[in-house]
Amino acid sequence: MVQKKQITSQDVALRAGVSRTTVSLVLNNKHELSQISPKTAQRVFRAAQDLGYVPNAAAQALVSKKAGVIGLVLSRSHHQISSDVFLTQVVDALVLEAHQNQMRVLLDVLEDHEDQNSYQRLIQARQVDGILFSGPRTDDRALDLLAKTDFPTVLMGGLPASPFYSVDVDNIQAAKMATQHLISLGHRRIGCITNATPVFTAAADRLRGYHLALQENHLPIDDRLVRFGDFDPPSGYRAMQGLLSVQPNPTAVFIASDVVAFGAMSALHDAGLQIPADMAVVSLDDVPLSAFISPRLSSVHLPISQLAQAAGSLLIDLINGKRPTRKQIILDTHLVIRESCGGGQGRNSQ
Amino acid sequence: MVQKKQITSQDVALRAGVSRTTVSLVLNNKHELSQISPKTAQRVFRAAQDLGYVPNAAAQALVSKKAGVIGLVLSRSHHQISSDVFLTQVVDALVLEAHQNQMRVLLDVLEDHEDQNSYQRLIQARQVDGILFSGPRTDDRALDLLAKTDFPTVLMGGLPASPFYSVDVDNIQAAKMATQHLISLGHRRIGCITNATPVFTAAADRLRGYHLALQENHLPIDDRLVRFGDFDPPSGYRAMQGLLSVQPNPTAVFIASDVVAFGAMSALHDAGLQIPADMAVVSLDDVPLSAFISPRLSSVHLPISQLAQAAGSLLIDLINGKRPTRKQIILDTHLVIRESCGGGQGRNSQ
DNA sequence: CTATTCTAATTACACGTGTTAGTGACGCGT
DNA sequence: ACGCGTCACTAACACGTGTAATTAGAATAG
Repeated sequence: MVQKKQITSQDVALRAGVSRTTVSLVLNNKHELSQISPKTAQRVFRAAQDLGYVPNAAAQALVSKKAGVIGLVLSRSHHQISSDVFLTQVVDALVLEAHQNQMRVLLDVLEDHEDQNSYQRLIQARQVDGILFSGPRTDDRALDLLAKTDFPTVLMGGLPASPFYSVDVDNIQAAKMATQHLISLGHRRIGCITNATPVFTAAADRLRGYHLALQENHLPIDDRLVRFGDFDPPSGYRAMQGLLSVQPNPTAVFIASDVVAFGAMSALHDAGLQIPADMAVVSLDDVPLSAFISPRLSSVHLPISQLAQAAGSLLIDLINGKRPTRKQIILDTHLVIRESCGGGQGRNSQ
Repeated sequence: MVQKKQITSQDVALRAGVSRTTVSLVLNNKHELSQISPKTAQRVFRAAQDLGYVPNAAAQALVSKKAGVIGLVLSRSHHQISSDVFLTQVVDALVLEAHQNQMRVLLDVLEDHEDQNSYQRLIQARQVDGILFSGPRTDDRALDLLAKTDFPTVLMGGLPASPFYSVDVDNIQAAKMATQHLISLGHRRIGCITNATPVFTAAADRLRGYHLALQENHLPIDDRLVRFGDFDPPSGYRAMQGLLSVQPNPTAVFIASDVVAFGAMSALHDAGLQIPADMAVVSLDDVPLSAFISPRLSSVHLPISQLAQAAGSLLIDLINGKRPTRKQIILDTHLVIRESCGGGQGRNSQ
């Protein structure tokens, strides 16, 4: 652990034959506003270059009160996070956005059992300048406290009537669109498997969208045809088994998440049922893999990269003191029709 | 942006009626070694509690020369990262390990085009105490420089003959195991689709394992039966199309990555071929989803969570100044037999 | 009664940076 | 000669914390 001696701005100053202040001014490009001769500036640049000087992050953060770091907080349980197919895209988009503003991304996971002040620590220790909160739960008490401090915060996956800035899709509309597609194909008895328990806003909204589509088409609502998934394929498998135990079977099903749908499709396969002949399936999320399973999954596309990018951009604006008027950003979704609901030529079931 | 006034240790000291030093000693549990009366300690604890005091991270980092942060650096291109199914599990395991040592995780992505000193900045700015490097490439020059500074570094996915600590599986052995399975099922003409170009160590090793298995069984090596994938399903789709253009077709194929295999299986499906009847498929990685597609994918299981946990633990040891004797940790893999290679009862192809 | 040890704190410095206020030096008009 | 402004830079403080060195007081020993 023979750490190389840290190179300070003092070293650079010495080598350039100027004071430390001058070094700071030049390196932060304040030398044009201030009056520093081009010659001196060049000397400083050279010296810094030669010594490979990199300013100490902690010292900078301490004095400037900016950590230069944005926090990505995932509010998820263990099994939930490991089946999150979107994380990579979120991370990718966010890091890109951060880099463009000379910032870094700090990642934190909020387990169920862990105490809630985990991310409050992050904030109060001034370790991050802002927080991007993914997958907030309605029962998160700590968020209420956070709301009062007006710390730069953006939610991905909105919370209803919350005072936060948020970025999301219209989950109700998206679910309605998917269900409507099944109806227009002639299906009358349509099941639903949620992506999670309704504690999660997105899950409740998607279920609501399913209900609305049925109502608008004057179809009866049968609670036995609604099953609750839990983020991962196994939960979808079980939910579909439950659905198949209801007689008569539905002829189609809306599954509120691709990953859950994978499990459900596996259950259909094991039961010897054909998709879409025996059961049409439409889903929501449109994960990259969905185009590569058989049958190819029809799904409502969620623009996850754009969501993450918008969220990151919004958060950085907040950090820089801007106050965008629009508190909520809602991005569009669209249905991607593939094979799992039957041909576009229209199929008259029943 | 009316930021609440930062609560400093001075405030706590004032409220407890002691000096700032005493506060520091008590809160860092040095008050038993030092001589602080239990009464005073209690007063300090109370005061800190009441004020909701959280020490400033930057100040602590500055003086203690420990950032309390470990860096997870992903060396990947854009399209590669967004099809990385393992990231979630790595993140999950790493964050857990970090939390247990009161540390945080900072995430950085190294794009191809970006300049290499991106993570050198991280180090020299003392923003992280150690680095976990995932997916290092043999042509990364910056790593060579890093090797000389003996900065706490751990590689996930080893680099051959590198001076770094590393955590990995035996890719050669794993690929051999998968291929051997096909051979023992009676297959003689076996194709291979790699997970990536051989610039990546893991890809080269897996290809080598495939070759070794053929050699040991005195099977001929046909270069036309080897195709190169590129991390994502589309590349697998194309590779499989290429493979199917070779006459006679192979009766089985070893695909060096599940995600690539998904694309390849889709190509088989589109070509009207049955798995495993017309083509047996075995893969490597055993992503969680593999058990839920049809046919269920037989795959060599990669213990990714354990890898990440071991890597994190090793890195933290390094940060704490320990020098483990064993430079490389190799974890075991095992073949998970499902449906994609045909029944375990043995199938005599040809 | 004084010298020594022990207790329970505190004073003062260091960490590396950004920034405000200030300081000579110099030209220039009157 | 003198005031005035501009130029080019620097001295000094602030940020909030950890810790080595130090002190004041009390207890104990000789």
